[in-house]
Amino acid sequence: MPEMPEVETVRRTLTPLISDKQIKYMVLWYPKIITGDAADFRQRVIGHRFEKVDRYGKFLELRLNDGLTIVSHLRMEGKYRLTTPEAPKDKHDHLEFIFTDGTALRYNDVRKFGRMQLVLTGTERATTGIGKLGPEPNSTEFTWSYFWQALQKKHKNIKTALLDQTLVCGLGNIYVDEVLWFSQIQPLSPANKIPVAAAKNLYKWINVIIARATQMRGTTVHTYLDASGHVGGYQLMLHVYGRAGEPCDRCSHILQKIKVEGRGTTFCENCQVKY
DNA sequence: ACATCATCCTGTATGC
DNA sequence: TGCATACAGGATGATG
Repeated sequence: MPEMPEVETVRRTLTPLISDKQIKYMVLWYPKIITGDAADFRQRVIGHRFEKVDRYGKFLELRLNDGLTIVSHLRMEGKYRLTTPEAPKDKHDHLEFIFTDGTALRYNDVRKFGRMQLVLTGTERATTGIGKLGPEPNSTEFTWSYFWQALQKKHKNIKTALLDQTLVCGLGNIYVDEVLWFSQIQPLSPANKIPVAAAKNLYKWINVIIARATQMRGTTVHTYLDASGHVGGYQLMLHVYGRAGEPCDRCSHILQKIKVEGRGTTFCENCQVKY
């Protein structure tokens, strides 16, 4: 499932594949991928050129000329790949931009959870889910004092709080479990009960793990591939996610798996402290 | 204003 | 073996 390191890797690999390419036509096999009027989306993007790709949190912003932006969220399994219009359609190909140079960009999504929305560049925060996002890890807005004060307002457990994209954005189920393991904080600890020293540690690991995973081009646990078709590398460095029943890398206690508000959560009950 | 919950999907894994 | 059910999960809109 793409989280911020994976989406950033997609951004980097997608950019050279589509930059300066002009959309000649668009094929939409599964219209529900589009938020809003799908026919209007298609009519408005034809003739435009991709300029670059930006990202905020887990949202991609595909910039077209003349002030248009396609905001794209991959959710669980969305993928882009460059192909040709003649290539046979995969069962899960849902949309295709056909370029004037004879290539085509396809969007493939097994679970059909991903969404695309066409907006005027600069209005993303007012018109899409980007508007609700908190600061990104490693950004100038994500300061220690912001994080500490935000934690004091959260009465729910820290696992749920970190998945809530309004506190800090970009972390999903994998990285939240990893960050909590490094921080030695038990996932059910109430966010506002975490002592200042432990919270400071947590703040550090959020930044470090997201940076490390980005450097490793993300994590491939099920089906994630970047836009050039490559797997990530961070799955080799996972300590808890997907490792329930195995011994903890720090204390050898067998890792536990529980459900926290519907999300599978793996942790070490021995060395992660419940506050 | 806040928190919680169902919903969207389909492939894979498990149970009987 | 085959069928049914559970599970995976991010964001969103509905409900409390």
